[in-house]
Amino acid sequence: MSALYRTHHCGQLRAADAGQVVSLAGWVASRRDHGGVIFIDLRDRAGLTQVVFRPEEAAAVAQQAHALRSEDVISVRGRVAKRLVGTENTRLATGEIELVADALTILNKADTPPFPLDAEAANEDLRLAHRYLDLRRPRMARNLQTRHRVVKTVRDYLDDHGFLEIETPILSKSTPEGARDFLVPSRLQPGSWYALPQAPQQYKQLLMVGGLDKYFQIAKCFRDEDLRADRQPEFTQIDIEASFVERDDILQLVEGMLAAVFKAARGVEVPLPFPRLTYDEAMNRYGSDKPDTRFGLELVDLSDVFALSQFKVFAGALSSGGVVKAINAKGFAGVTTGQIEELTKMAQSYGAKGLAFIKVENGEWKSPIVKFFSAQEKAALTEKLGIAEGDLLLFGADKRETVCEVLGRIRLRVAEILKLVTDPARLDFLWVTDFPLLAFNAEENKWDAVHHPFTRPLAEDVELLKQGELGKVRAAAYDVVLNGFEIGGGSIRIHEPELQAQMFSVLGISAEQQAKQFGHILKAFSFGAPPHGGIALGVDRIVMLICGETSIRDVMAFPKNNRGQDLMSQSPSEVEPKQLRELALQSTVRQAPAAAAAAPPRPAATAAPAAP
RNA sequence: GGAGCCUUAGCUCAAUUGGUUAGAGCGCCGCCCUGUCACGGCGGAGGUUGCGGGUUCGAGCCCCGUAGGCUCCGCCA
Repeated sequence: MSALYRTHHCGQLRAADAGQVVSLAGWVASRRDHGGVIFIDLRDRAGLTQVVFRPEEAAAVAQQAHALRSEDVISVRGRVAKRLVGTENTRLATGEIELVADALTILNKADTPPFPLDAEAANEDLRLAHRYLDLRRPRMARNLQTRHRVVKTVRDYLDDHGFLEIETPILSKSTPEGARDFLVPSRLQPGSWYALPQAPQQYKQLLMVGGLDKYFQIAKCFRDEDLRADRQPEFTQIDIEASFVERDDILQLVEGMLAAVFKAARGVEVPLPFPRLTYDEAMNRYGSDKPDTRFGLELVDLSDVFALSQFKVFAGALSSGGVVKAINAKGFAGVTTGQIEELTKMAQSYGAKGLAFIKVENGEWKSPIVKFFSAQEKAALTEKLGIAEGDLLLFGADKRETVCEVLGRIRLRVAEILKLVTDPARLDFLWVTDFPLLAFNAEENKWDAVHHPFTRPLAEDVELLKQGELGKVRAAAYDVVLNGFEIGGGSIRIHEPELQAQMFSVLGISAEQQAKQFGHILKAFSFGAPPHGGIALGVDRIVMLICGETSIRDVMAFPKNNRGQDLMSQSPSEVEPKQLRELALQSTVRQAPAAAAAAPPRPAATAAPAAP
C-alpha cells in the first residue's frame, strides 16, 4: 500500500492499534461539523472510520476540514486513539477508535450525488445511470466482494479436484436450438455471422474428446431473450465437464463445491448429501421442477375420490384423462374476496379454467361447489387433506400438467401471503433428476429436447426411444435447486455417434442439417469420444441467494435494465455508417419521418460521412 | 407481443369531492455551534406535477394518447 495515500483500510483499525500514526484514504461518507471539533466518517470498500479534527491540536487542518463535503476524496494522517469513554459506537466495527487527524489532503472535490448513498431506497434506473456511485454503497461493495469469494472458492475447489480452467471462444457458431443468439457480423467473411455462446456446450464436449478429462470455466454466456429479475442477456456460469464419470460423480462433486462456497461466502455448513426428487415427484408434489421445499403445502391427488363425482367439472376432467388435485392452505380461511380473485386470475393466466375453493369456517364448509359433493367424498377429502377448522382448500381439475403447474404457482403465492418461510437463513438444496428427454412441441408438431440434443437417455429407457414412446423416455439430466431457484443443471451426454444420430432423427433434424449444423461434433465423436457429462451453475443466482438479494442485478457490477440497456453508457447505441459499410450491413429500421424532422440538425461530420 | 403497478423539488413521499400561492422530511446553500455518529439551532434556494391533447369557470387529481421504470405471462434447449 502506498504510504503516500494510506497505510490501512477504513475497516481495519481496532482498539489494539491505538497510539499508531496511520493514514487513511477514501470518500467522505458524512460530516458532523460542530463549529469547533469536526467529525468525518471516512469510507472505502472495507468500511468506515471516524476521523476527528480538533482545532486546538491542529488548527490549520481543522480549518481545511470545514470545507469537506459528501463524497470528497481525501487522504488523512493522524493518530489512532481510543474514543472518549461513553462515545464508542457499537454499530461500527471500528467504533472503539477514531483517527485524530494532523494532516489532510483533499485529493478530489465531488459534486453532490444525485441520490443518497447512505439510504437503501432510490429508483433503480437512477442507480444504474450512476452505477459507479451505487457501487460505493456498503451493500453493493459487500455483494461484489461476496461474488469474488464465491468464484475464488470454486476455482480452488475445482483445481483441488483436478479440473483445468480452459477458455472457449466468445465468437462462435450459431445453432438453431435453444435461445435466440446474439449475432456478430464477420468483416472478413461478409454475409457470415458469429454467434455469442449461449453456453460453451459443444466446446466443452469437444474438450472431452480432446482428452482434457476434467474441464471448468467461469464462462460468460449470452442469450437474446426478454429479461427478468433473475435473467440478464449476459450472465456467468460455472461450466463443468468431466470424462469417465457417471451421474453421481457429478452430483457429489457439485454438492461438495456448493458446500465449500456457502462455507466460504456465508459461513454456514450445508448438510450433505442433498435430498433428491425425481422430476415426476417434484411435479406431482410441488407442481414445479424447481420446488421450494422450505414449506409444505404440498399438492394432494384426489382423482380417486372424485372418479364418480356428481360435480361435472371434476368428473369431466377425470373422464378425459386429467386429474383433480388440491392444496390445503392451513389457517387461510380468512382469505378475502380480493385475494380469491387474485388467485383465480393467476390460475387462469397459467391455463386453468378457474380455481375452486372451500373455506372451513365455524365448522362449516363454505364454497360454491360443496353442494355437489357426496358424504363419502367429503369424508375422503377430510382424511386426505387433513382438513381442520380455519383451512382453505384450493382445487385444480384439468390435464395433469396444467393442474400441477397452476397449483404449483398458487402454492408459491399462498406461501408468500401467509409468510410460510419463517427462517430467512434457511437453505433448502435439492436435486431434481430423471427429467423427460423430450417434450412435444404442439405449435411446430415435433419433439424438442428438454435439456439439449446431446443429453443421454437413461439406459433403461433407450428401448422406449427405439419403440417411439418418446414422451416416456427419461434423461440422465439433473438440476440443482436452492429455495425454489434453479441454480444449475446438467446431464450425462451421448458419446456414441449412432445414438446421437438417432436422437437427431427423433428431433426431426435431417441428415443434411445434422452435417451442416453438428457435423464437427458428430465427426469428433467418431474418433473416440469418452463417456462424459457435466453441469453448469448460475453464478449470478448463487451469489444473489447468498447475499439475500432478490435481483441478480444487485450482484453484477454493471447490469442492464429491463430492456437490455446499460443506462450508464447508453448501450446499445447507433454506430457510424462507415462501420456498417465495413461489415456489409444495412439497417432495415427506418427513422420515423416526424422524429427525423423534429430532430435537431446534425453536425456536418456525421450528416455527411466521407465518401469511401 | 400481452397484463399489472408506478411517474409531484436532487432523493423519499404528501396534497380532502376537481377549488386560493403544490407541502413535508432528507439533501443542498449561508450563518451559528468543541464529542457527534440520522449531531443540533436559525435562515434560504429549489417545481412546465414525465410529455401531448381533451373535458371544465377551474385539472397534480377526471378522460384519451404517448414516453419511461419495475414485476409478471409469452420467450429463456
